[in-house]
Amino acid sequence: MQRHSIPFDSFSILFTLKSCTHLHNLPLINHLHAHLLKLGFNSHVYVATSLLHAYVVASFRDACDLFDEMPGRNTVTWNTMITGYSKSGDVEKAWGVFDRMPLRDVASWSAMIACYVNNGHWGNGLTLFHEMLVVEQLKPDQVTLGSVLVGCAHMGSIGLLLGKSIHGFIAKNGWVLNVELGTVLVDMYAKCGFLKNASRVFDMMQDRNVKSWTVIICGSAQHGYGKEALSMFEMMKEVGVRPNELTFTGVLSACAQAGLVEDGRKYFRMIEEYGLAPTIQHYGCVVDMFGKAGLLGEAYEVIKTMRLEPNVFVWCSFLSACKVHKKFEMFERVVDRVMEMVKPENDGGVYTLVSDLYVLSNKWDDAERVRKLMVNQNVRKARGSSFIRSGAG
DNA sequence: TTAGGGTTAG
Repeated sequence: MQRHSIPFDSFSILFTLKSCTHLHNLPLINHLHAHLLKLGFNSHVYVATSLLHAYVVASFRDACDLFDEMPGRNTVTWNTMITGYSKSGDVEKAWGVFDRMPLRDVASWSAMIACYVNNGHWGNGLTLFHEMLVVEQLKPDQVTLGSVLVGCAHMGSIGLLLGKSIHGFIAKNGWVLNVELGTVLVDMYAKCGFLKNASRVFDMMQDRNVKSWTVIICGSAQHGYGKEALSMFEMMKEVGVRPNELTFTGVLSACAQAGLVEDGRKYFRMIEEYGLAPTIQHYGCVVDMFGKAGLLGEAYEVIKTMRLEPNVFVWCSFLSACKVHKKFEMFERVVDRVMEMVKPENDGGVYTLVSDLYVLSNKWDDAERVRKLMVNQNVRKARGSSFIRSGAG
């Protein structure tokens, strides 16, 4: 790619642009944009692409307008737009950009793979990676492999197989396990159930940030190592890493899993001590923790007083606890409210739970009524999927 | 060697 020197006078503007990009400071970007126009540097592709990137982060609609008006574009410009569409969740438009750009480099492929993976199209991401290697014969770098590993983490045994070979490739080539690559590798092993490998990689990492600690805490909690998850959390604080909302989700699910109610209370209070607001996931974990421990009264108190509207997951935790601990009075106290909020598309097993609870409390008519609702819903779902299969009529 | 592509959620 031909390199052009940057107009000297635009250096300070570019520097300011870079520092305000991550602040999402749109008024300042607009101001710098006007300044660049006045100086006539907007036609310089390097400068214009820097501006485009700032808009992609702060306001994607403005980025699209700028992209349409740009007199010159290069591979970096096109790659920036792939990321823009990716972040706004528009996979098709991102593909459109990838498909029609004149030249693609490793970053273009990485951006498109990341777009698939970060929007839940994991299989497409892995297929594109395969095409990049086999058809294009391109050598991936750390960024590419990072995105591929995110896809692997969600693809079960196939993902694990590819993930392991990527790990082997990284080791064989003597690549440094930087914080991003290390984190996704730990997460991949943890999600695929290989917690020992996850811990081994985590121990090898030279730099760890809050995301690295969070994946190992969540992984430990998920696989039944609640106490270990909590000691990891304490270690994380000791080395001066600040937890975020997701870290607390891992910590609270560890408490729920291991039945550590007193720790759970303490860590729930700690969320606000760190200047964070409890999320619906935090409330869900606490309800689950009290429910599993048989403290249904406390679980109900949390639901009654929580600052957010309880969702279907929160209610499912509560109903499961009612079922396990045979607290049918509690169940009857809440059931009408639960049934009111359940919509067919977010049932999440609520109907089954409610029907079971009616059977267990000898309310056969009610159980039958809910069972009918469930059957009707399944019929609707089946009709919906056959409609899609038949090509929408 | 400058502007772009990467990490955590029940």
